[in-house]
Amino acid sequence: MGKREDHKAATRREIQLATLDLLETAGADATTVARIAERAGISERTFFRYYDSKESAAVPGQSELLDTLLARELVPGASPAEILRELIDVCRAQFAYEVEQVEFKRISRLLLHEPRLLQAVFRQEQHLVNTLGSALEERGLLPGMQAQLVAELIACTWRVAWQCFARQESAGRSSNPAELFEQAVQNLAEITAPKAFGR
Amino acid sequence: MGKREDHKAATRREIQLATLDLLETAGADATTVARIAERAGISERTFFRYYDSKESAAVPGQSELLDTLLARELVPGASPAEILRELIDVCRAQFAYEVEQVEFKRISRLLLHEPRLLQAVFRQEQHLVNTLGSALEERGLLPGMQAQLVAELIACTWRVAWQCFARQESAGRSSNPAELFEQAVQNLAEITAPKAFGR
DNA sequence: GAAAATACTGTCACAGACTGACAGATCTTG
DNA sequence: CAAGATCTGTCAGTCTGTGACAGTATTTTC
Repeated sequence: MGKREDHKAATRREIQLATLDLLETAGADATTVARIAERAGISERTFFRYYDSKESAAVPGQSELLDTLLARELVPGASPAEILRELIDVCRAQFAYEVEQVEFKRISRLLLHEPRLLQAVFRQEQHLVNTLGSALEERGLLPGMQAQLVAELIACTWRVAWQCFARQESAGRSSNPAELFEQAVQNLAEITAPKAFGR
Repeated sequence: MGKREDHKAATRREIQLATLDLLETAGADATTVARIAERAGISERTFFRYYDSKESAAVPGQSELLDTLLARELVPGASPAEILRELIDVCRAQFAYEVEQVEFKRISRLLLHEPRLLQAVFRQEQHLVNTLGSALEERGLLPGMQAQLVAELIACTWRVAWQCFARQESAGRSSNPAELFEQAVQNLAEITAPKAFGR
């Protein structure tokens, strides 16, 4: 409902775009909150009412992924492996979707060269891991450590797939995202295969 | 070579201790660089010649672990699983060692309640993962994605073990660190077991 | 449709994090 | 001990991030 919501969403978007533009054209050092605000047509003070730092204005939230993961109904009796498998399936779909978004490649390119931005992504991931881990535990699906581990493995797989994708993109080779994600999952299963790894 | 090195090491240590003291007694908000510097008997400017932020003055570096991991000789023909296993063994030993250090519990307690400090730890871990991943790839031990994945799994296991340890400590129950780490490794192998997880 | 409650924004003021430049003190080396 | 390298403090400055307040726009209520 309403004019207010629309305006907020528009401002939020303006800020994000202004930030990306500046990062690309002027570089990370020259991208100050003052210049972002100016370009977005708002005051510096208002910027901080939308984002708590310029880094978080540049990187996308992972709230969609998190919501999708939390929405997945899981049967109480399932083994950790089964739960991980289900959740990985959710990620696979989401990854293929997000990778096609307009801003995705722009942001990826920036992230590869700006450690400070990467930090903001990790902050998002930390939140996702914590929330998901706690949810798995509180719903009685998994005991503490396993819940934590499953959540970490989700984030881990996502990160590896993303990083490979971003690197290949920046090297010119464009690759099939779904296939890449699948490969990450396969490797994960192989590397930790009990016959060679466990005891 | 002598006096200068000693003095630097001493100052570095003083800063770290001053930071921990302040964090514990005054809380994170009241812990400013100015107060740390004052307590350590140095100028504010000098603080930044030792640490690049107050967060990194509080959290320990992971350079020891990284060095140990990099020093491990690995046979070129080994499978990813074997390599992971070898490196995990290194971690197991290091974990049992570090957990006994004097500052470890103090820092752990702080980390559980101060997200900003936790961020500094992740920065360290990111560095470890990157360096280790690159090393594994450059030495021709593993192809890119697998190298990355192995490095991530190392960090992931470490993090989970540490977090469980810290939580149990803060809840009063003191637990055997080696056993806890072992349990994390076991769970990792189990959760990703191909029979239930792979296809 | 006006008035009251609510939400958004800009201006101002400020504390804290960090950095470059320079000068003086301290250590190392031949 | 003298020359050179290294460390430190002072100063001055930019940038981030936040609280307080007043004015404006929107929604709600009657």
